[in-house]
Amino acid sequence: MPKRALTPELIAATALELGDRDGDPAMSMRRIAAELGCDPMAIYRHFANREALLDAVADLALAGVAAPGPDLRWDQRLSELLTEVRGAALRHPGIAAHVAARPPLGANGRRLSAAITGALADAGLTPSGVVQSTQALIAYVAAALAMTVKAGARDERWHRVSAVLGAGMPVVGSEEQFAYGLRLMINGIRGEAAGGGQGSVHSPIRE
Amino acid sequence: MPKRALTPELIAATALELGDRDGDPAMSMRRIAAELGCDPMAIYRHFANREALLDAVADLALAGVAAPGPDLRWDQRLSELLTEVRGAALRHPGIAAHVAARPPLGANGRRLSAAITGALADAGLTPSGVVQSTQALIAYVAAALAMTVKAGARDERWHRVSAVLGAGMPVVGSEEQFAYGLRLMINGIRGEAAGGGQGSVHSPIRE
DNA sequence: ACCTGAACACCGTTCAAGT
DNA sequence: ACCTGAACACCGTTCAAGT
Repeated sequence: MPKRALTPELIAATALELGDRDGDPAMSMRRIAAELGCDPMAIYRHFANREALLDAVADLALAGVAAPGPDLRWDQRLSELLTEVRGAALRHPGIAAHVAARPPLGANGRRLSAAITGALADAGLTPSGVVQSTQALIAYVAAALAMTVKAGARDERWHRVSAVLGAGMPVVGSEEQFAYGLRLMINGIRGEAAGGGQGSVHSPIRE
Repeated sequence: MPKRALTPELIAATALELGDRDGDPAMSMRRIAAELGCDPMAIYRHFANREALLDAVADLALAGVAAPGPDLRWDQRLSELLTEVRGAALRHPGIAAHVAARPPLGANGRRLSAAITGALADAGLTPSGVVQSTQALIAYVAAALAMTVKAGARDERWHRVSAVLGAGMPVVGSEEQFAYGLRLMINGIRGEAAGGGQGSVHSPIRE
């Protein structure tokens, strides 16, 4: 097989493939290099360090996620988009934890963040509310994703949480659980947009 | 200095101290052993592996957090408790990321989880809602914590997110940002308890 | 000037050898 | 039976030596 010229794109795609196939410990500089048939140091020509490479791989994992069209209501757009982000990350189990752990600064991350802020602006939040809600939603998706990843594989510890909290309940990390929490956030945002202004931390909508 | 007898408690306390002082890469089996003046393998007498040790250390970091008294309203109890959990974790920067990354299965974690479920039960949620909301809240706190930890140190990448999302806004990982997201969740829970039952994902309280 | 790969300074964990 | 520490199989990254 002819050795293709090394590019950032090829390196990231190879790392993603390797992670999908053999799990995230397979995404070491050495093993990625071996898969590419090059010296480990050759990768450092294209990425400053492992962190930078994983940023690119994490962003690549979100490439397939499309922002929902503007014909949907803001809350539907949000829940569809974030559910798809979660799904896309889970389709790449090797990098999912990294997607959850790092800020969405890549091309796809910025594109999807912009879609979130767009939906929130349509919800009628203040500019400050838009930014803060975006960050809160990203935080929630990241955490739910991290939980799902940990609950998967053979790490049964998160399953024990379900046992501790209550029997017969939706399993930690399930899509059901994700949707529930997302609904809480969106309902909270709706309340914020409708009534509550700045200092409503302890003032309920109705007592 | 006389070498104290090795116990799980002493090992965990030493690891926590080491993490506080020199950051989380200092919490390696080898360096903890060096600090204790023992062979690295001696730790494996008391913990199955590094994961198990970090579980204990993460739980220890939450030892000082007290569950708020029952004289407060459920929503105040929640926001006080979760704010204190975040604060306690941040006081131990070495282990904060691990607190965020693992399920609250230690003694303190279970104690605090129970306090959350107690508050949510008082809010009037269904048993299933209590469990799912608990998990969603834990997810949110974990993620906000992880963001704050990453935003600190010299990882300026999360700060760039603020720049991307909008200028002059509360910084990612700030207490302000944390409180805002927490308010969203609590308001969402209030809505869930008051009106919305099972399938209200797309049915707003008011249109 | 560019690239390679040996070497450095680490890891977590296994396991054989010592007491 | 218990404990020690050498050894295994790795890391990410630096840097000197080669072309």
